[in-house]
Amino acid sequence: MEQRPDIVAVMVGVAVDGPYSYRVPAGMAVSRGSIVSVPLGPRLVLGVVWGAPKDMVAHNRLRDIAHAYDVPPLSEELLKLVEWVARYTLAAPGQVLRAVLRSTEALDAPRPVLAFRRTRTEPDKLTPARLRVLEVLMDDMAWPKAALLEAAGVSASVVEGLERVGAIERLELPAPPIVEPPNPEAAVATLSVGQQQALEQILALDAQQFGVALLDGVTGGGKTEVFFEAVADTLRAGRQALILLPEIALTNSFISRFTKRFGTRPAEWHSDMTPVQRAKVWRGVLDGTVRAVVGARSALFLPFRELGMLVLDEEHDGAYKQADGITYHARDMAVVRAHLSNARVILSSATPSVETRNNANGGRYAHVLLTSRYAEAAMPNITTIDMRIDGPEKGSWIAPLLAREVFGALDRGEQALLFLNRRGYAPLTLCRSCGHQYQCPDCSAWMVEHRFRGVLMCHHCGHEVRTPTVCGECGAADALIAVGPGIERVAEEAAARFPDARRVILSSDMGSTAQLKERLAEIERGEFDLIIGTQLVSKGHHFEKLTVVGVLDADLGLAHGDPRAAEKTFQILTQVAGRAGRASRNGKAFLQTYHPDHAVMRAMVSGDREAFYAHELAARESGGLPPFGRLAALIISANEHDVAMGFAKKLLSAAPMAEGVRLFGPADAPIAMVRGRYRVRLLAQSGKDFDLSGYVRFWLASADKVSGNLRVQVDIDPMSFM
DNA sequence: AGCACGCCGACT
DNA sequence: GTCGGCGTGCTC
Repeated sequence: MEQRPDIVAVMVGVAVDGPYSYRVPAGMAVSRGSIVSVPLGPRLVLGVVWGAPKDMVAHNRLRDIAHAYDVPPLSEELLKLVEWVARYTLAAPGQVLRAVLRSTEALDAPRPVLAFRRTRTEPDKLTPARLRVLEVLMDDMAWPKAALLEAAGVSASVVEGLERVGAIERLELPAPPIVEPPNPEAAVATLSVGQQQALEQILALDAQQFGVALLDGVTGGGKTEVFFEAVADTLRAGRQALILLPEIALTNSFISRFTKRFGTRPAEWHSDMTPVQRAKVWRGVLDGTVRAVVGARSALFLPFRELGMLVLDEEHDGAYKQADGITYHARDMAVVRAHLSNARVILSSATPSVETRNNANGGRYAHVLLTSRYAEAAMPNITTIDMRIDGPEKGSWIAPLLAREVFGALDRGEQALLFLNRRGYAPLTLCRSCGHQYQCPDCSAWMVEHRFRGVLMCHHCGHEVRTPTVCGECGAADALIAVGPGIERVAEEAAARFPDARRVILSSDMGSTAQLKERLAEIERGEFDLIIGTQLVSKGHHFEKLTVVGVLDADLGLAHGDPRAAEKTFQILTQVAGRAGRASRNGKAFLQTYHPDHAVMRAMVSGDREAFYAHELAARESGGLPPFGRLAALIISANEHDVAMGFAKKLLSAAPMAEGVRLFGPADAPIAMVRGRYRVRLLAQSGKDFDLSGYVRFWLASADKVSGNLRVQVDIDPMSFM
């Protein structure tokens, strides 16, 4: 009797609603989690066997699974994570799956290494080159071909000749692992009393259970040593560890610290890697040969099968929010993954996010305070400069008091930093004659002058024009003026005021990653006296001689009507100010502000960060904002403003009624047009215990279908309102 | 995500 | 008259 072929549901790596059904051909064995390739329309796509088919599909439409890869199946927890992220972010599960199945190279058997070994046969003819090869092979070991050629100093033909006469034989060695396993005992750190106490609090979390610790302590206070020991504990327990960094490209020093601690380089995962490196790491993570990964947020979707520890360094950092493709926050998804894996999480920061602080306050996360005897010395003395009274003269951006302090530092042979978080020379160019303002043709944003490169540039779409010499509107010559400062303009003023200082300007658009790394290293070596930089200089670098920091526009982050504006400003000001006064010198930081009475500025000056968190948490609670409520943003975009606005209004009127849900909008987004598309926003706010994702999904399903060039993007937990 | 199908503008 | 633009819809 003929047996009915097995039918399974396969999640394909394509943005479709759910899994499709496929036949399992005779002789093929698959189970939930198996990675397969299936025919979809005219081509083959990667997919994962999801389980039993849910719906009935007409038999004549079913197709066979084309190929089942010979790799371990994805773990149950990873499949659950894909479903969870899809449900939460409103992305198609297949689209989330694509974040897991990033390359096909990783799925084919790793290429064995061709090697050679001596035989007992002696060659009848011995040349000097042949002799060198045989000498290398005297140890009777199998030598990989490349290493053999190198050691003997011969070309491939010599080796091939020896093989032909039977003096050596070829064999295939298994591909070597991408990295050696980290050794938790390689260089166990000697911890300070405070660090030891912090570690003990973290290790009090059950190693086989879900648990989260907030590791809270000043930058440079020794958090890294603590979480390395926690990672070692996880490795000893035979489980894998993942350390996420917000921006891995510039963090050489972290890799070398890991290497020192664990005796070998960690496997890395970030966008700068070659596809082959990526494939090896992916494969190693899946088959368990890779035990620890240091990576960017996308490493969260690596196919760990024994994940026991996730560390998020600088957990408050905005880089953890992904906005292209699927919109997710790596911190929140890390906690979800850890929950599914019964793993521990360490969230590490000197300025924890308000969400995380709230979880720690409520006891859901262990609050591990790392106090050190350096802690007091680590934060500089902070002063505000009231721009309304003591601001700089017209046409200048550095206040007199700040200039005096910079001189002081230079005189003492110390370093000073001028910080402005704005790239380019000037944010606005206008014509004095006719009032014309240079705007991006495709975005509702000003063109930012980059004098160094001689262009006006839109920071939203990258559009560039050569800096004009006559007004494009009225034709007036010598009438264009630059309005407001960017970092290049500050550098110009610094050059005029501090001509004898060795100056360096640092901004993300001022060179390749390698060049920027080199600049940072030069600063660390003390080769510059005056650093003029954007956000780039605020992260993770130790400038020992730096004692004076000037923030030229401390209010910059407060400008937008953004629920996280105060928090983000507090975090960046703390980070930048913290650059001053390491290594027991008396550091000073100056904040140029128009709002010296703002809660953020007051907390900075008093050094009372608890006051800031208390104030911010109270404000969020009274507004029903995260973490006391939920937000979801709907961004409706179209080629014409009226189309986007019209659809948004229809969408709003079609919104289902639900207890406790408040809707706002539609309103033009702060940057109303980007890349020629008009953007209109709707905002949904709900209580904390309400399934806002589910509500928005139901809402969109019951509303009119989007057609034409209309697009609706959903951003759950939006971080900014841009 | 691709890829084909289909309906309107400017070319050999 | 056709080539080709990209909007629309489908893929087990």
